[in-house]
Amino acid sequence: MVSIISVAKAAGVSNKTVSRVINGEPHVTEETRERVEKAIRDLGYVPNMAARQIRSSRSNTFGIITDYVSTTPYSVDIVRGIQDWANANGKTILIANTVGSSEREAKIWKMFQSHRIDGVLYVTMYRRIVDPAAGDVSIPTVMVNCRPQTAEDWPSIEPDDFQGARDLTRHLLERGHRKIGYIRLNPILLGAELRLDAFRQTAREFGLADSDLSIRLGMEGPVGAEENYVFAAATEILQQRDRPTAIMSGNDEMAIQIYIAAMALGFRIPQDISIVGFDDFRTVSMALKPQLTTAALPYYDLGLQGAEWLNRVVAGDKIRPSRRVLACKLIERDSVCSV
Amino acid sequence: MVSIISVAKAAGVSNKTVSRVINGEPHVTEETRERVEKAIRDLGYVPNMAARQIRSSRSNTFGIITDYVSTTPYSVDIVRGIQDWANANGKTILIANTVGSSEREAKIWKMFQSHRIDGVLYVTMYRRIVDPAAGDVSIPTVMVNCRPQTAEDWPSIEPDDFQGARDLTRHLLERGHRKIGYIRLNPILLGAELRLDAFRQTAREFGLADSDLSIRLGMEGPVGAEENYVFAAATEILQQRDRPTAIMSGNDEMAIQIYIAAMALGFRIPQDISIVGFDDFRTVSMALKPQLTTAALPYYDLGLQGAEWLNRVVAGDKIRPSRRVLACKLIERDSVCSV
DNA sequence: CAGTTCAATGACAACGTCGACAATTATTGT
DNA sequence: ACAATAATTGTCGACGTTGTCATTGAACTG
Repeated sequence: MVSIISVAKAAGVSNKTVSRVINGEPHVTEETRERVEKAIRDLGYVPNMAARQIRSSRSNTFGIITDYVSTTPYSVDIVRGIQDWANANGKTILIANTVGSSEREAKIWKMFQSHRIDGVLYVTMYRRIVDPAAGDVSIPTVMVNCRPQTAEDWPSIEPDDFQGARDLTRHLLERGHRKIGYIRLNPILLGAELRLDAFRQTAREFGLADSDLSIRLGMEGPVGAEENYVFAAATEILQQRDRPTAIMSGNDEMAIQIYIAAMALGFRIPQDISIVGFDDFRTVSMALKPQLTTAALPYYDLGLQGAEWLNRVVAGDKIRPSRRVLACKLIERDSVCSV
Repeated sequence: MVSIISVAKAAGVSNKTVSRVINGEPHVTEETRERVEKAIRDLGYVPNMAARQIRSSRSNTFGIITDYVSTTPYSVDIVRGIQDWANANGKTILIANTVGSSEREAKIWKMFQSHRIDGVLYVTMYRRIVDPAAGDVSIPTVMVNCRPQTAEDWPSIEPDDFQGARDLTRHLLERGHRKIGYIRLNPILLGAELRLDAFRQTAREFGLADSDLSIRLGMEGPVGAEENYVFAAATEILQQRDRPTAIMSGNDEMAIQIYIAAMALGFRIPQDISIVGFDDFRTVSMALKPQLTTAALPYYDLGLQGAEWLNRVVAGDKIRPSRRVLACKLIERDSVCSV
């Protein structure tokens, strides 16, 4: 393999001078620099990261540890955000999935250590309170889309489910809806409670009574093997005598079944029934007809800002661990109309 | 950082002996081995991959280079398959996305080289004929979900779109459907033509005339900004006097709109109209009601086998570049009935 | 013009690991 | 008991880089 030494020989300079050129250090004549650069090009030399790392004991690598994220369609955008940041800042990214196994997680931390990772982004697919097995290790860590048991442990960055659900609810209320159905997310997901709370609270603020709200459970059970009641729940809600004029869905995916339930009963969307989702999982929200009004989870920015934050922590910025929250933007499409 | 030397000191042996223990080499007394292992545990020593790599000039790392894969919900399973294989075989994975930019792609190859990657898995999101800018580099490469311009360049592994579409068509024909609609995938995708050809050919084999087939374009235009005609096409097909009893969808996502179009016209699925998808994109195929019968793209296995194959190439197995094809399994759910 | 400063370059060591080989000790055969 | 053999352990150098310090020579100061 062509090394810095071969380049030095070819350019007739010392290896240190080549090193200076590569790293853009000063104290190199323009003429020497050009000679070296030519040699680099001619030989196709590319610096060896491993050697660099060993010398500087900095790997310039971040690790992403996830439960299912990169294996799941939903939140790949988090990973994309991280990758984009890393790419723009000359960092390398190592990704590994625990698949929920803590044995596997321990192995991953070992692997990260053996690569002398500078920092870790701990990402979960479903927003949750987690307790990374990182205990025994002290690699700087930022939690993305989840939150540590005790707020002091690590910095965390999450979507603002509450605000998203509030905005969505307001959106409906401001358009005159006074009877609203709500089909709940699987309660084991942290976002589920937040979204429901926001819905309830906002409805109350607008003077709605509890009896104006038809709240039903849409799913429950362990992730990946949940019971699905969405279709039945939507059908039931829509058949009530004094039926709601709008239904909020726990997420976009569940909205598919609400659409189908509504249509099976002969309702037109949105004329007869308005529907809103959550997540802006575009494969669904844009494939539905009419396209779904929803709140966009800021996944990409979660990743981007998480990486940036981690970088600051790694660089030694003494930021005390804190929770940061990113807004969910309301995406107005065609599934809501005024009454 | 704790190195092999600190361990050696702690255990009262030479660093070479520690190295032997770490790598499970013979010629170490059981007693010494234990002493060393204790020291390793006490000090929390983890071998330094970078050092290992410069010593052995083998990085044990594979690179994944993709267009949009890891940024897109569809084919993350490919990545998961690769990761699982890598994990089981002690390899490290580096992922990078070109996002379609060839400038970016060039940078990625450089990055891979600087990490002294052993081999590259070239993965595309949409099956296509590609021509990696790898030309100037000679890193062993296996193409996954795509195919090189000239078959001799690199080995490739792809899903068998033709077989999948054939099986799906047969499934309908065997259930007595004699008038079938087909809503086409965006023609810029390689799979589009294969699937359509299989549909046409199989229908002909069963004695159907061209007039029994209602073939419509569902989407066209550049990926990410395509025109969507699915709903209109489905509506039109279903309003024909002698309408089809079944519709094949270019993929699962498009099937959403077919469902909605059918329901809007008052058809029940599958009693009045059978529908099949393609891909088995479970977020959609299982969320639909009734659940969608479809053909599963073997993404996970594509990744797994691609990685395994690459490993053999890297190890020096003189396999001449060839195309390998993996079957798409028919997934029978509830959206089809006999007529 | 002597003395000082500074830019350009190089020599060398060290990072952590492991392969080649040497040295030491234990075991075996006669 | 003594050489021959085998098992165990150690020494040293090299991988590719860059940090530290040294050297050279030219430009500047007064």
